[in-house]
Amino acid sequence: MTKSTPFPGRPVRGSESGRPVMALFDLLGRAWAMGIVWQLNPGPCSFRELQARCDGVSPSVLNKRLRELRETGLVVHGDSGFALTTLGEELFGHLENLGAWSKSWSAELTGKTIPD
Amino acid sequence: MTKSTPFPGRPVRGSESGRPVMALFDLLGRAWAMGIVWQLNPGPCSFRELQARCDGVSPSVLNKRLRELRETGLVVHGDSGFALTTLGEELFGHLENLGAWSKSWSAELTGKTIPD
DNA sequence: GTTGGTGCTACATAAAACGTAGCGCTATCA
DNA sequence: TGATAGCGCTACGTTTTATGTAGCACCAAC
Repeated sequence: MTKSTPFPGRPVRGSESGRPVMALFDLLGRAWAMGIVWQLNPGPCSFRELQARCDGVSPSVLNKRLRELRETGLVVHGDSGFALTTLGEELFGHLENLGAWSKSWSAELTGKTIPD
Repeated sequence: MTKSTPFPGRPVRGSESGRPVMALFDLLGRAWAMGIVWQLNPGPCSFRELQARCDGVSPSVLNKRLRELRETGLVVHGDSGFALTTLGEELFGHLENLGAWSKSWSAELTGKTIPD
């Protein structure tokens, strides 16, 4: 386990409590973390394909995020490439809700509908 | 509007699309963003009180996040201090779901129940 | 043995976060 | 009038994180 990977039961970014929700917020509150889960949902893919799905995110960041997501049981690296685990798919469900809500948020903010 | 504030319709961290969900992920994918919304839910409070609720987060980061959250319609600064808007409360609802899920995630990962 | 694909790693630069100190403002009360 | 306390920040030096580009080591196919 990498030292800096947020993990329930461990102190995380500023919060010593180790509360699961704080570990999750720290894990997801990093560049590209939610985006990677989002882009993995259509199906498993290779490192480079995932990089492309994520608008060319740099390999160093992608690699770091993937390691964290694997260490926290959300992503696996199997035969068909990187894929969401069952837990990862559960998380995606919540992100999907956020994605749906973001449309009304956007509409309320800008007064117009912005396409996906 | 601050230049670096993620906003639907604008290019954000790596994604030129401007899709609302990407703006939201960029907004929330920053240190303490979700934690601040979380800690504001119990009720409005002052800057310093919020800083305390957030385990002593540094004022520079807190100020930056609050500006972003205000610019994106999630937080207001009113008579009773900083507070969630209606939109902010909607967002909190989703974070609450994430918070609930984080317990099963944590249990699955560690094999034990970690208290809030 | 060269080509193409895999998952990365190295390195220099830029941006973000951290932690501490303290400023300018207002209200309160002596 | 001056002192105190609380407010929302801002400045600044240090550390951490992210960005962007190059390319390595490995493997399989041809």
